[in-house]
Amino acid sequence: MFWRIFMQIIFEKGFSLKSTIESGQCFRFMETDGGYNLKMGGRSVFVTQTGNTVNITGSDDEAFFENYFGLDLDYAKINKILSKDAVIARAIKTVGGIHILKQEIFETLISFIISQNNNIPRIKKIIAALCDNFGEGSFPDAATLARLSETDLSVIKAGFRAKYILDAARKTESGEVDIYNLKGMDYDAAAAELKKIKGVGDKVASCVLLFGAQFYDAFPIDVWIKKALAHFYPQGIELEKFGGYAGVAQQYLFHYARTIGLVL
DNA sequence: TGCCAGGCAGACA
DNA sequence: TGTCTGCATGGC
Repeated sequence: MFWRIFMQIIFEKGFSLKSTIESGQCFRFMETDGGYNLKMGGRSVFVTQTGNTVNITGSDDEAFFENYFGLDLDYAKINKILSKDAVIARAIKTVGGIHILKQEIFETLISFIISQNNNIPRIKKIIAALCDNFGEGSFPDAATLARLSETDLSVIKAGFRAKYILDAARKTESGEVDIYNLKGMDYDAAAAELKKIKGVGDKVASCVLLFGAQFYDAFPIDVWIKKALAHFYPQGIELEKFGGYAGVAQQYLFHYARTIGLVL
């Protein structure tokens, strides 16, 4: 006989665990057995969705997951604002239910450094190797990575990004870059702080601020968003109309463009 | 087999 | 200030 830690969290109508996890904002969930596996804090967590309920096996830390999945935000209200835009309304109809996850800031920083000029399956592979080799399955901390050399890191096959990972870890560990107080800064100051790190430019900084520091007005522009903007908004897009949630609109645009296989 | 990927740094005009 | 090119590696 065994006992499993188990809990359930009720979401608003329309929430989609699948859209949230598979929309390219996080890279450590592994799809398996009708749900998703995630290793965190040395523990394996299994997440599924039934109706409006998310079932979590392997953790009883309700407060953590309510925060992680952004339950403090009124997404029904946000989607209503975003749906005033016809393209985003269509995206919500097609791949609806996306929440912006509140991810740990150092993990988000390293993940999006790895994402540059890369594809999602390979990003996941590199991050999994990073966790397996240096974090006992969980995401390694800055102090651990700061001690490594490029040769040490070569096992994860991050390529030219290895030196960027080390620079980020070392500047985080030394305090030269204060990634833990970004929320107290305005957007430009926070982005400038992140861009002190080699390998962090406008796009990576905006992803880190959106997915790791709750700057919901951040609007990362990558190749897919460029395609989507050229296709759907040839006259240009007014981000102000999204009422401070342009980042949520961006995530819909990104996931929608990929889902329909948008080509130019 | 070749193009491309949730970009960026460095060189150059 | 803006444009161009090389970068490691592997998915498709």
